[in-house]
Amino acid sequence: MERAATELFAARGIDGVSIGDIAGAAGVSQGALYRHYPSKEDLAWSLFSTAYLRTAAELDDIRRLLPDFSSRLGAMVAHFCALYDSDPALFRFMLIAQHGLLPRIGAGQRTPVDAVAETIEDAVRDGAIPPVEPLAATAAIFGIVLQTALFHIYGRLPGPLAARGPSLTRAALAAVDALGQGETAL
Amino acid sequence: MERAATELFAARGIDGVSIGDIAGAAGVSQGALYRHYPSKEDLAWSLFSTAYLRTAAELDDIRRLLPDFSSRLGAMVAHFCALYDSDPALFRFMLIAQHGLLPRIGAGQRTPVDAVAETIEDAVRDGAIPPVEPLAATAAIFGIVLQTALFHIYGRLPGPLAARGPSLTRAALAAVDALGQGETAL
Amino acid sequence: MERAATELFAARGIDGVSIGDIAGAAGVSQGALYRHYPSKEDLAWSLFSTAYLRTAAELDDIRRLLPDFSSRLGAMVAHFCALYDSDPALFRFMLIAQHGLLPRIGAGQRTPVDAVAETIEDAVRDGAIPPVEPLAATAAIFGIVLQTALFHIYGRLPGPLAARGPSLTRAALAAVDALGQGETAL
Amino acid sequence: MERAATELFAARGIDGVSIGDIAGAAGVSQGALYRHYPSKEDLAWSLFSTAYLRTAAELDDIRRLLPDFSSRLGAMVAHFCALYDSDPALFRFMLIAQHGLLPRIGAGQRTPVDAVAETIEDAVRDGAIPPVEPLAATAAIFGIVLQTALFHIYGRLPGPLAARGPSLTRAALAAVDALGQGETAL
DNA sequence: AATGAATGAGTGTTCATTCAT
DNA sequence: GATGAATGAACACTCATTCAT
Repeated sequence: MERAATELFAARGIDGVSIGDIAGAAGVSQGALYRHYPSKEDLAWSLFSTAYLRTAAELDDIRRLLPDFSSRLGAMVAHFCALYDSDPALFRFMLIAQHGLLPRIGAGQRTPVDAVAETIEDAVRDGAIPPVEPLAATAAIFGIVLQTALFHIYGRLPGPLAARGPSLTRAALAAVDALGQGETAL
Repeated sequence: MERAATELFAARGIDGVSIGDIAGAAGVSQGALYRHYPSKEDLAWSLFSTAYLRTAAELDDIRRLLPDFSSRLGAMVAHFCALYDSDPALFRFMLIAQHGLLPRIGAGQRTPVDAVAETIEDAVRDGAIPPVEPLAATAAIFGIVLQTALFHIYGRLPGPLAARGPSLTRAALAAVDALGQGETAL
Repeated sequence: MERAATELFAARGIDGVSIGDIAGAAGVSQGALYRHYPSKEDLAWSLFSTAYLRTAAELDDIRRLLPDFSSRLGAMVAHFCALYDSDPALFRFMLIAQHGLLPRIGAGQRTPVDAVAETIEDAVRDGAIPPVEPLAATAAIFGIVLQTALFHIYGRLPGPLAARGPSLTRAALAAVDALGQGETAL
Repeated sequence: MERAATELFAARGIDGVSIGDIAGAAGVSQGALYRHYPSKEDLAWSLFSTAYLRTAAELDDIRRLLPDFSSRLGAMVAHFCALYDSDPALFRFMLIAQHGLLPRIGAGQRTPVDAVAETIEDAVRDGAIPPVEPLAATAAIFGIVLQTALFHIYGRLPGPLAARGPSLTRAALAAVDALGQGETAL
């Protein structure tokens, strides 16, 4: 059921999918869906927030377990690539759903953005990278990875994303470094 | 009317806005909308494709008018920043609408992606940057710029985006370079 | 279970209460309700007709046991007051449910209306009251008592209804008498 | 449309009637109903409160225009009889709907109960009737009239209700008087 | 050209009822 | 006997679209 919903949402957007579509694809009745989720909106929110918050926790694990910035960044980028390769539908759903659902993430919740931004702060503090606005660097990192995934979704880039992990990591490192170069100049 | 539609679409998504909402915000009757656009979908498509194709033409202009890669890239990044600053609603609408409407762009149409990708190809051919998969580099560039805009939309980054133009350009250059470093290693 | 159903029906009307509400309030499963009543409608009907027919029997008892009209009427009014005071929810349920369920009372069934109407006929025959249309007098008696109960339900009248028994009896007697005065004039 | 809704509500209760039923009976589409009333509940409430508040105003007119208690009471009773005879469906709807909708009447709104209760207060003040709890007397008056109407609805009383106006007025007067006799005894 | 009332298909949701466990 | 998951037929309501005026 969650699988059917994720794939339909990824393909046609949340509003483009009816409860009947999901029920049909999952092979259950419409009413049965309401035993598990009190509304369609709750279903979408549950799918989104579960994956979003789990990803945040996994990035935090990486930050906790690995010692230096470049290994952390490499592991984080590789993690996103693996997520994409293992479940492109979920990944696409996340990219689509964020526009409507991100604002609903509570202020106190820990997000992937927090995990990466704090990893940047660590690196600046340790001198691994020049001083940089953490969220600006975070945006660059996310942008490089997610836009590459998006190009893959649209068929503009071939092959598994994991194969691109090392080069994406290098690009992210270089971008963050370059952002820092500018900031020092100030 | 186009203004009202753009802002509502940007705020609530295409499916989250009814014809009545747009008519009300534009101060016209619902029926009047159908004199200009045969359907809601056509209205959204018209707004999207107009801006999308115009942006492609503007990027092509930059490529035609400027001689070398780094000035071209700087102008392109600055152009996106200016687009965002001058009309954040339209920018947000583009980011949202692409998931549903991009596939409708005909194969023969010229897109911003084409313009940037060919600018990359030029640079590789001229030796300005190491050999790199053009679409991979394009993804990195778009990612850095668009994700930064997205962070700005969500209130995570302050100030006009134009002020970030130079640093985004540096980051994009560095990222593209780094992608190339990897590719040479192959 | 009957208790839970009665109170919910009284508070929100039969259609305003779901089987799930009743099951939840009674602390049993929904399915368990169907072991006792074949349908929600049967449950409501059972609650209603049981109380309705029992009241008819009790009024018949009063008529059988007491000798004269004024003592019978006093006892009947007092009986309604006691019913109300002892179980306002059931009383309210009866008032609400009659609109939908009264027509289902079979023609042969003995109702509270029959009991009071025949008491009126007795009184006319005995000369205790002037000739009067029995059902018109019955309507007046029921109206005085039930509307007073309704005002109590809506919080417009304080105190136990039983305290009002004597005055309601006097009012009912006077009303019946007055109806008869008119009829004689014919 | 209002006619169709009133008659269906009177016959089957508000919850027993679907929007489709009303639309079908009125010969319009379901959607068209929503141009006039924002919800089914609003439709029912509008029908109820309009008639309820108009009746209150008409009773207030009677109180204002007629000088003494017995003429006022006679006119009020006759007014109810005329209402019933002219539109039994509306009358029945009012009797049914009050259980769910009366609590929604705002505390500041003027109701038929207010009009009658103040007429009673006038009469007590003028010495036209013995001292009596105004709302208790009001309950008796409403009960006599409304229950008679109800018996008529159920087919237990024949003829137009207007023909019963004088006898109902006598009964109401006598009941109020009798209630007062009791109160003096206190 | 513009209006706004009307349409009717479609949506999310509820709920009485059934039935395998 | 009791449970609670599942069903499927409603239901209230929305909305893109049409069209007479």
